[in-house]
Amino acid sequence: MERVNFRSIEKKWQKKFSSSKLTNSKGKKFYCLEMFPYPSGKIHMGHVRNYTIGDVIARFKYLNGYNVLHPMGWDSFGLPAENAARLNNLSPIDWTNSNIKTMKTQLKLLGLSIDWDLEISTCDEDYYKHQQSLFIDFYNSGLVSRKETYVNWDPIEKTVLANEQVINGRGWRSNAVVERRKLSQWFFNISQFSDELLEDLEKLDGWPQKVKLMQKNWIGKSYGCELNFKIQNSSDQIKIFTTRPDTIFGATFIALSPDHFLGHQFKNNVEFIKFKKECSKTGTTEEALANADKIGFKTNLFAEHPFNKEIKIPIYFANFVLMDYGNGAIFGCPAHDQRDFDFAKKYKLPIIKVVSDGNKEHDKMKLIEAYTGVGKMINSSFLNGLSIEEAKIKIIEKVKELKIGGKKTLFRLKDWGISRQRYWGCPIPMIYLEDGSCVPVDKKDLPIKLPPDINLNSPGNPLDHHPTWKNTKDSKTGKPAKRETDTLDTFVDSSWYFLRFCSPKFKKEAFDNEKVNYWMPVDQYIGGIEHAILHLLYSRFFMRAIKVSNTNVNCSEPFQNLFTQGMVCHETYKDKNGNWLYPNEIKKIKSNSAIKISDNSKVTVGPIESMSKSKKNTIDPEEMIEKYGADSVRWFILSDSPPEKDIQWSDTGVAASSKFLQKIWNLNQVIMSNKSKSTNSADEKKFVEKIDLYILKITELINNFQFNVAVAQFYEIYKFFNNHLQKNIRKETLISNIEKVMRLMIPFTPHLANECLEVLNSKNTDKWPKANKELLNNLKINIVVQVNGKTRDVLQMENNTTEKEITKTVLSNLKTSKFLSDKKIVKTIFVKNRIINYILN
RNA sequence: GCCCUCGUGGUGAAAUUGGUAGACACAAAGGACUUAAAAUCCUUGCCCUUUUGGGAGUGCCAGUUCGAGUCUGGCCGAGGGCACCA
Repeated sequence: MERVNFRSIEKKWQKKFSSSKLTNSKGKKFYCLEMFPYPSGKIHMGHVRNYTIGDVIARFKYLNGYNVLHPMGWDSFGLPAENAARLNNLSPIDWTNSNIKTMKTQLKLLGLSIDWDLEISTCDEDYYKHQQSLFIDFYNSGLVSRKETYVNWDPIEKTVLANEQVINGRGWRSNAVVERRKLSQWFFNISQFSDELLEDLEKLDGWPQKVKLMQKNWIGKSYGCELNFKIQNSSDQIKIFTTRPDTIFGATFIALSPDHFLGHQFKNNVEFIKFKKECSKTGTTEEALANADKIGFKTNLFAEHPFNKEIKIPIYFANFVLMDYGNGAIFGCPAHDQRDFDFAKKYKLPIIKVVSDGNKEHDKMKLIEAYTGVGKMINSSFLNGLSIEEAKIKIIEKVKELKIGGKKTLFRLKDWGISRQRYWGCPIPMIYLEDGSCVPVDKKDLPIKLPPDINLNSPGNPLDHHPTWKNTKDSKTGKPAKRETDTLDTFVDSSWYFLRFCSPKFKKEAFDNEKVNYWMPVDQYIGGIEHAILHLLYSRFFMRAIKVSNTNVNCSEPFQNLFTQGMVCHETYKDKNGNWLYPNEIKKIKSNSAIKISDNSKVTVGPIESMSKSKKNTIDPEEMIEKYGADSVRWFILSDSPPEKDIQWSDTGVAASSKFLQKIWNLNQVIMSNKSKSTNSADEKKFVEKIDLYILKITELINNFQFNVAVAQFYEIYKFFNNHLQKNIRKETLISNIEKVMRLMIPFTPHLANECLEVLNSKNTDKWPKANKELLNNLKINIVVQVNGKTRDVLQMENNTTEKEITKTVLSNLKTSKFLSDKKIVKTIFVKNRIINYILN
């Protein structure tokens, strides 16, 4: 039999795919989008998985009559281009574009149904011009602000570092100790939408619960009480926020953030300056903060207890109080908050219990840690005896009466800092005038282009160092002005690309409203879980921000359905010197031992981890496609593991996939060369019914993203066909049914399926097969027969067989009757078309 | 520390959503074909029984139910998110 040459049929079909679109002009729209890649150089298995899943959905929807939008583009601004440029003495744009070229060719090898006419790249002027325009719209709508904020400052590179660039408190490249430094930065006022972003999560039925929960926690809404403490012998007040106002009588100190305005009073105090310096040494990373020791600075100030003027509360500055949450001030109740407890221990402050767990003995004992559980109030004046919840309500009432505060809702979500001191990003379209004011660039002057001649080798902000770039003129007055030299965070680029895809060539504006209103929201978005919070939240913000200035846009949630796929993993290998080895440098001996090919030395087989360049446990998709064909790679990556879970790459697995696809090809050949047989209509009817069942099942499985189970159905179908080749089934019937099966395979293995369909002379290569549902109503049904809950037999019965008839059969059947004879049936449980259960004593 | 998710053969997993546990695949062992190998195909997979068959069994312990992988409570373990957020 002729073996199929996957490589040659794939080439043939890829040519056709590249010019065909998934357009059904009469169909309902379906926007299928996968997270677009960063053009890092070559595609990796993670891309293969992401885009294969997307392709299955896009093709499946198209075959079912939908009008499908399936675009692809490049998230092409970002730091790696600058680093690569610096290392290889290239320009970032050349490096980026050459990577795009390579990766595009590679993606095409996968046989994806992408409409490349819609391709966009965020580093193109055609793209970032519109981004600058959107920025100006946001600015004019009051959604942009300029604020001072703390950043990770690398004193050698003279630049701001992202949190992930700070390793153990040091700059990742310079190795300098990173400082906390205050810098004026641009912000998108995402916190204006905190409540909306939180509440609308509930409408997102098509999102994984996990992602919604992560966003919810990130937004972090909390209810509490704001209240003012009067400072003794001063007109100043301290406004604090607390979620535990009930513990007010346990307050033994007040702690202020080192950046609190009261600090001005101590600006000449040597000890305070020293303390502040100590605090600024800790970076801004979560890790650094969490591991930091609690330190404080005791002032000579005291606050009055709001409910008992006799009580004087000492005021401290403390490093664990954050300036950008609440008001940068807290009252410390050491007995019922662990941080306050730690602080009180260190500075020997009193610890007063105000919540009792109900055990009188405990009330007298010294605490060894803060008690944060439930209980009744004690030592709390008018609150005594109340529960925590009752006490909270009462205190808030009192605070309102005294006009010193009230109920308050707070969000953890902070505004989105978008300034980056980088070259390879979208320039922020703002200019500084001679009078010191800052205004947006006139829209007709857009795009503000990046200068091609840039020196990336000196530290600091490259655009700022450019000899001429920042010099410009105010278009209104003609007076000289200076450009903003910061560029935008690359998360901005990916916060609206899905809108651009609706009209990627539209010149006038960022997008054509009509097109956006037709295609948006994205019906299925597919990508990695690592973007669960930031990218998705920012995109949700963008959609809302756009609606503020563009009232013609209807959509406010960009992604109707979200699917987050798992990672691709592989074993790791180390040689005898502890160096990582690539899988193709080793030879497996057994499942847990291997040798290095070059010198036969022993290799340590390590744990299975997600593929990463640093651990060298990567498999090159192009090599795999070369060896096994794209369909085999696609087939393998969809088999075995559910798509939301991590998958383990295995050589034997992909080889087996390839063999199976070869068998499918062979099956088609055998059927075509089959000799027609006389029919047995009963056999044939059963055969067709079974195929119809498979059509229904596979359809449902794809709708549920259970691709691994769908793949298993095809293995069964293959066996099923093989078993029926020798039976009395006409050749036409075999052909018409294998044709249906090949149509079912199009989304999974588009090249092979189309090739087979061509051989079968199919006229329906753009339609999903239909199952005859009426036939299925007459199918025989498996009835499980149980005695005392134990399965004793499975009967094949007609649809809707009655309990009486089944019992008759059961009693006449030796296999089951032996369990029932001479015994009294106490009770019978009967579920139609499912089960019958006889209960004996 | 707080929050969430998940524990099923040697492995990846499936299970009509409370109704035949282990579909399908990988790996392993045995066999068929072959002079041989490769390729291909078949069988097996816990315990008792020669077979027919019977029994146990979805991390552990209890509960609800005619019936629990699935529901409830507790424990143990793994993974993830957040984290001086007051």
